[in-house]
Amino acid sequence: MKKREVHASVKDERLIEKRREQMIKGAVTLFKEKGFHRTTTREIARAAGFSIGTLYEYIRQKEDVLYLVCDTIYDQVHIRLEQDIDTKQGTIESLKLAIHHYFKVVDDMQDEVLVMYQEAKSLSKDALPYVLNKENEMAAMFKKIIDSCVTKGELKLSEQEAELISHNIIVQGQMWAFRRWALQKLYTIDQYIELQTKVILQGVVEK
Amino acid sequence: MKKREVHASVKDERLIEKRREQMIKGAVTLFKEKGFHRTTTREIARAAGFSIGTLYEYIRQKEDVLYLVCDTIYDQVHIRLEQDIDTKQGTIESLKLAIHHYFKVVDDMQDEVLVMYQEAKSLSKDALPYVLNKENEMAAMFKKIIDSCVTKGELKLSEQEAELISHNIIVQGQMWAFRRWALQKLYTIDQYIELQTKVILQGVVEK
Amino acid sequence: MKKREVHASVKDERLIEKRREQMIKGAVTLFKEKGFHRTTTREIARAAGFSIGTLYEYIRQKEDVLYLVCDTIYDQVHIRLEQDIDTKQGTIESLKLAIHHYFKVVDDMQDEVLVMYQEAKSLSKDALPYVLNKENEMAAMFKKIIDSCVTKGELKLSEQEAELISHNIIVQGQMWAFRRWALQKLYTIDQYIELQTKVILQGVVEK
Amino acid sequence: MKKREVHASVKDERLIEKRREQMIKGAVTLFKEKGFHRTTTREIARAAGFSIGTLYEYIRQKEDVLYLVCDTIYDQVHIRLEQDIDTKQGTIESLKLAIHHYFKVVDDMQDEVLVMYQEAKSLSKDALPYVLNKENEMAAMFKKIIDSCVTKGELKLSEQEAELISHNIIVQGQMWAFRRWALQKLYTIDQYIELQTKVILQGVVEK
DNA sequence: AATGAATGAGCCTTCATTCAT
DNA sequence: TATGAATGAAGGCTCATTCAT
Repeated sequence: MKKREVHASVKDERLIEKRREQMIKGAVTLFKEKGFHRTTTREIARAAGFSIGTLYEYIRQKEDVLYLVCDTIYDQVHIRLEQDIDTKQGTIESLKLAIHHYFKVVDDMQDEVLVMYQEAKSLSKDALPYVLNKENEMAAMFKKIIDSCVTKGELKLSEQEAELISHNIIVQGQMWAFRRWALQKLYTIDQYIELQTKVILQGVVEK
Repeated sequence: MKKREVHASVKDERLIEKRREQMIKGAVTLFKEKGFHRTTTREIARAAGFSIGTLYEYIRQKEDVLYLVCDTIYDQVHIRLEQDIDTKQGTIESLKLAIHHYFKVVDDMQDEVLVMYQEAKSLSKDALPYVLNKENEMAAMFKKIIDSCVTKGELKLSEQEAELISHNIIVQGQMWAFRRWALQKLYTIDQYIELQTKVILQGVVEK
Repeated sequence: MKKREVHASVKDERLIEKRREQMIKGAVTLFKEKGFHRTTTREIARAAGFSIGTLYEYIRQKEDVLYLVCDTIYDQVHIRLEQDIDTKQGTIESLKLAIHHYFKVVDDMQDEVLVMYQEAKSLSKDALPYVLNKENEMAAMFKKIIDSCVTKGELKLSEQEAELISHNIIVQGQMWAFRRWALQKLYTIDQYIELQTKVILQGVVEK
Repeated sequence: MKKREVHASVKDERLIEKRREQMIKGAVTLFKEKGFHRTTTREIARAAGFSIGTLYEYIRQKEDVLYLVCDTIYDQVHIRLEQDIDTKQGTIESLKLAIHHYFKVVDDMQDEVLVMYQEAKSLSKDALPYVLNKENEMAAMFKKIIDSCVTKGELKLSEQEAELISHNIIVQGQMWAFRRWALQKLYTIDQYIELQTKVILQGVVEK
């Protein structure tokens, strides 16, 4: 799926990147605090360190900020996972590692994950599919790892089960952020990872 | 936790109940369609079948509608579960049945669950804890069932694991609603229930 | 000037009088506290001890309440002055006594005077002249007393001066209410009466 | 007493001054015609020559307009008096002149004085003391003049009498505006000044 | 006569967006 | 490129008034 372009009046690509970075950073903080709808464009501009006029040189509408935020967060998660995860190895150990890495990324980017989680639905009918696609890609990544394990005979799972477990892993990661009010009272991130990993793999691992 | 009272100017309790029902029904449809923030109070009134003035005879602020919606949805889920679920039996079968019932309720009330899921965060600092508490209660319900199973020796789980699995069950039910765009293409609700049940219980059941 | 009629749906004249009395009493308190515009009809009804529906059985519009309040206050002041004041005696002593009585009435009815003073301007173009006329009548009363004194040779004043002093007396009475924040810190009502009387009469009294 | 700041979103101080001037001018006309409460913010904006959005760039709430109006009127009266009045000379002539100037200012600014007189009470508990203080300052000005005369032996008055007469002068000036419906039929401003001056000073001037 | 639920015009205020400088 | 003053549509909410019971 092609990246949605967000229109900018300014030509200098370097500048665009820089300004958008400022913008997104400020926006994440604000969205986390008050949500997308309760945040004003002026606040975003101020948090980004420039004027409302300048903000609109780099976006067309307020919603573009939300899109950029969501897009960036996914990209960051993706990048961090791609660096560390080997989808083709096909060992239980590599799956465990992947889960571990993913959960750690969620923990590191809690605010961002939460924002994306809670605000993505405010995206227009136009931008939403693009973001949902990213979600799918992430599940697909775990699906690939699991498939490798199944192929290698390390796991015994039907196609449908494999698919389901991929989604479960993604959601159980996000859970750490969006149910923090309950979970983070009960476990440290490491305990959470250990327990979830155990629960996920118990019974499906070929002895 | 005591129920938060939403102020009404009208005195007739019967009427209040009736009007609020209309209100909530209309609001759920609208919130699902456009979210809480994009829905106007006028739209809520119209959808409920009365004027804006009348709406405000039954609430104090727009947020009250959201609170009533969330509160009602939880109550409905609760009521339906309480009817069908036996928390003290302590058999694997009763746990399976509980999961089955809960997932079915989520399936029946998809729109409501989705709305609550996506909009609850817009509740004020005042009302949010009350709603989160309801979430906790639901997890606690499954925790109780699992504990019964552990006591009876049907399941082999540490305290922490039992807690985690309760949360997983709750979230995996909600997933059916909030990841419908992915899951409902892959499975029917019955398949989903069967697979999740298998995945949840695999390995933890004492043979 | 003929009394403006305020329409009532109810026929029983006794009841009308009783209900309006309740209404006015409540309204004065409220108007004093928050002014006419910030007071709602519901509040007036509640303060009067009946429902909003009943209120509208005895008036046609909110403004009628204000009119009734103003009208009543003037009537009360008038009645109290008429009892005690002799306009034809023509002695300095009787003028002093009249001033004394008037100022005492203002002191007794401070809240009412204040309300009338501050809110009368909110009367419609229709009702205002009627109230202004009452003001004029009060000034005319003092004018008559002063004229008697002039005729008897007790005071030495031109027509224009007599007229002016009448108005001054009226306003200096009202001052006690509407500048209470300053005057009532400086004087007791008796001191105020004594001083104003002295200041008013000094130099105009024929030795 | 420090000047209450009215918040403006616009930064250019010059512009603020200009816009507020427009705003106040329009508001005075409207308030005089229909009172503060019956005037809408849209009307104020239109009368000022800009949009409702712009109006709110220069104030925070409707009440701010009223405050600015009152504040400005007092300032204008003050400025005009300070130019022309000498509080330390201590002659009867200087007192007469001061009265003359003050009454003339009231005559010139009738609409403004009336508005302030009738609407000031609608100010919030927060702003009211500030305005009352201005009233006090004006009375204090006349008090100073009178004290100078007493010191020089031109007037024979007790402290309390001096205080009272100051207040009388202030109110008798305002009377010209708020009892215009009666007084301006009877006298020209010059007659009014002459007569009031005579009445005020008669008997208190040391022969 | 009394009640109070229903109505909707209209108010104050916010805020995304534009555009002249 | 950057700024920020100007705009006005639109939203939340109030409250005088009506009318069926």
